[in-house]
Amino acid sequence: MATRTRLDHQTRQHQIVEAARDLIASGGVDALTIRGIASKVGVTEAAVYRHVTSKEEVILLLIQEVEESLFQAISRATRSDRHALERLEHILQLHVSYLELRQGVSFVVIAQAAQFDEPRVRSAGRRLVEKYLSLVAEIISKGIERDEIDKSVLPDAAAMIFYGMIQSAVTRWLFDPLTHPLGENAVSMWKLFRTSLEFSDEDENRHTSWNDRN
Amino acid sequence: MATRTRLDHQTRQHQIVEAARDLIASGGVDALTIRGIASKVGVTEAAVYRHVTSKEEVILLLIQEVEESLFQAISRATRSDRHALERLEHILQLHVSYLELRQGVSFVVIAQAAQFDEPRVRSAGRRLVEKYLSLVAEIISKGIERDEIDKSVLPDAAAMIFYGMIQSAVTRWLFDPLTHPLGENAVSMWKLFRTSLEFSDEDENRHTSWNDRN
DNA sequence: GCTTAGTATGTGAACGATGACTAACATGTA
DNA sequence: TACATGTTAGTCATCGTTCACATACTAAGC
Repeated sequence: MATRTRLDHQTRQHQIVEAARDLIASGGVDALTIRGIASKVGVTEAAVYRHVTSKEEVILLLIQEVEESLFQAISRATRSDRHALERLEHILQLHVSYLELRQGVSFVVIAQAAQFDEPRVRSAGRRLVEKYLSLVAEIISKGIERDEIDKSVLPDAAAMIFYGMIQSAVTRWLFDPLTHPLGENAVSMWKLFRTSLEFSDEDENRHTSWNDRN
Repeated sequence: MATRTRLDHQTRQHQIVEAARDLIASGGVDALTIRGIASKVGVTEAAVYRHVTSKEEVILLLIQEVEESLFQAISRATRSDRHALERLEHILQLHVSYLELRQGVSFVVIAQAAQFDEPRVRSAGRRLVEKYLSLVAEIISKGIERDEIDKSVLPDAAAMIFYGMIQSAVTRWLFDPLTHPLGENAVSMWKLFRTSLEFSDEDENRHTSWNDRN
């Protein structure tokens, strides 16, 4: 029936994206080739083009897949009604597990998209990052409303620090996974960073140094 | 005389590395080719190989150049005898200026080195990151000794957050420089992060949440 | 129910472009 | 003479992509 061939097509395309992910995971972005995809899927290069129009589309589909699976992975933490700080901590844990499972492909893909010429690839990567930051910032905003987070905290800035913690942990981890375990570094950063989100007794001596000199 | 040709050689090699940097800045890592370097320097591809043994060496020289120029750029901040928090703030400012001047090439190069097969390129990138983190961590350690920074702060974790702030700011900035100015985002993150380095009146309710659940 | 046309999917063999790199040869300067 | 530096003209591999052709399964007409 028509639906079956349709499903087969979807399946093949998914296999292609999966192969693309594996290639990047094991050999970096340079290893992402149509030839490599074809051989990993077990078909000819020409067959790959039956399910995909170009290499660019593979990259776009990969970014899309990364977006879906990442937000799927951390969704358990966002839905909860718990304290904002615990939700952030939970997101961090889930994100770390996701990165370990997928060998940091999301980081690599985003870094690559940021230097692409092609506008569609660029904006797909940009939207992924912005969506993640919005999610984190939203949790922080809610936390401020509920008096769970200090109200002097700027949600957007805090979200960027949160995302940056993951980036620096992944960078080190990609260079040397054994010496720099993703989870442990993320945990120790979080322990420190959460102190700046918690309430402080004296709130006024905070915005002093940088502004005075500019 | 011999010294002159020697100097010419050094100059050419430097021009090559400079061209490599420009190519990456304007077109990403994919734009780094021997052909591109040759045409930018104004010689033939074969001439490039008179001053460089391989493309790999170009990348190694580029990482080396990034390392030297980056630490040169922030050296003014590290030498000072000022308060540790001011030194960190100063490093951030200088690093941001450096990134803007060089169009984020250092970020791109490090991200690329992290996914390379070649062990020499990998370890060159790794050493650059580790050296930077050590420098920041060292300032924090000294700050703790001088009672300028809360003694419960782990210098290594704090250094990673510091580096992560720059990474997240650069990522956004590469995607859309106009909407996400590097300096402004860095400043607002710093304002927030420095509160977790400063002294807090109550020190004991800090290590509670994460440990309890593992 | 059997033929027949069509569509989805695959293959083999190429295409041109571009990549890194090299050998043979030229030139100026110490 | 010898070396540093450059050019011309290539080699060879690999890239993304396409074309002509094959196969199998589905849907429609008799």
